[in-house]
Amino acid sequence: MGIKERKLQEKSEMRELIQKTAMNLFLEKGFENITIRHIAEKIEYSPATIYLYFKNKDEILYILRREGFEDLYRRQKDSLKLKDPLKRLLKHGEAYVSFALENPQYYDLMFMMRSPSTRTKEMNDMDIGLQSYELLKNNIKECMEKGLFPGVNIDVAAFSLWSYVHGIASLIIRGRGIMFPEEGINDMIKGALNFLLEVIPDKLDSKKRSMNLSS
Amino acid sequence: MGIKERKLQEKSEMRELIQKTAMNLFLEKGFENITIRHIAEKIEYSPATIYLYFKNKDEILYILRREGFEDLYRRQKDSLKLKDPLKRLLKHGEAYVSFALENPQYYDLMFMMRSPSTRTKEMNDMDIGLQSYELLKNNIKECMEKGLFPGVNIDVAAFSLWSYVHGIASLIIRGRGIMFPEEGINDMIKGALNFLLEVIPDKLDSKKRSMNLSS
DNA sequence: TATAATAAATAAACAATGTTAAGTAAGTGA
DNA sequence: TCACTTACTTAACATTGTTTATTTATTATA
Repeated sequence: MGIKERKLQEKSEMRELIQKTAMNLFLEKGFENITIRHIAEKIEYSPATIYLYFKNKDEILYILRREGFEDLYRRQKDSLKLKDPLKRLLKHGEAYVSFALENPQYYDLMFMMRSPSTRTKEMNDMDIGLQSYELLKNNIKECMEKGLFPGVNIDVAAFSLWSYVHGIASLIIRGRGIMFPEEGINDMIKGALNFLLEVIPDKLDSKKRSMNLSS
Repeated sequence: MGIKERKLQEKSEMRELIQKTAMNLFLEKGFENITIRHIAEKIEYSPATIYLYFKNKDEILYILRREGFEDLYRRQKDSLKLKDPLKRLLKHGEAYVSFALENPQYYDLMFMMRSPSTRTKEMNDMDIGLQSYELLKNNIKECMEKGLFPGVNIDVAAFSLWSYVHGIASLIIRGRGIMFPEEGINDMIKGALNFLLEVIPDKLDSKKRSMNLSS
């Protein structure tokens, strides 16, 4: 039965088309300005058609969010290449922030937007976000094994560091970076990431201060 | 002409009634679930009446946001009572986070929500948010005068610390605190605020580690 | 006090939104 | 050819923010 398969293929192609079109429109005009009718118009189908492929608007958001989580995870895995745990941790943070700033709409969707009502979907989100979190925890653990963050609970450390990079990213995405006229945004970010580093006690070697943060 | 004044009084009373009712509904059901018609129904006027007192829905949000900024500033000024600059800075952060967590809807409105289209209003926001930011900068400056944060640009330091507390607050408000089963949220927050402290090099006295963070 | 002018409130409509139910057209299997 | 399933659309629904025209109440003037 090759027909059944072709039908399935077409079905998933259509889903992808809708998804991709939706994201392009979102990136272009921002989420709240895009309606089901806009998407429908763009792909030249009727609005109702979209509901044959997605339960509702939230499901489209959910799919895109998942995509974002996957992309973020991919980037963060790059940090694993570095052997020095502190450098790796820094790279991890850099990857996080640069993902956020290069894909502000995705980041918004993933971490800033109030999630829509549905609860079952939420849970899945958590699961996929969790692998990024585990990566972070592993990085931290290795730092601890080298004597960094003495006496700190690992979950506290993870949450703290996550808070830090999330704070940087989300403030800038919401335009709060304007508060600083003197410095460019990029310098501010580099400075902020370095700030924590500057402030970390000299438990390891002391090359830190000269470490370069360019992504 | 006592009548003119009474009219004005009535007008502003009505504005306040709408404002207060709106906020109560928001606190109760969340922003996105409250409509102009809901507010109108609650105060037993027609929806159109609200437009005699507010330009549009965004203006109501704007007023509430301003209220929030004022409240936050008030709380943060409390930190000025402390003489030790590091303790004061910590208190400042505590005030910020506890404001956020005790008034998550306000905090959302002020720092997390994507701002509505209007631009002129935005600017005013900035002005009022700016005084909180200046307070932070002053605290940091005094810390620096005592040798803390050596070699760090003051704006970078301010942005970094702000990012940190904002990250903590906004992650928790968006329910990302669930990631940690072992610890209670409150312990996590205290831990996070302490984290930075633990990590700050011993440039000042060394009472830090035993410092209590209870608000 | 009667009437004109002003202010306050409303009813009714508008266009846009997400979503659904009923209907149509096309493709698939016998 | 004829039933049946699939893909799609049309048209409607209720709800949203907002505006226009109209009515009701209040104040000022004669």
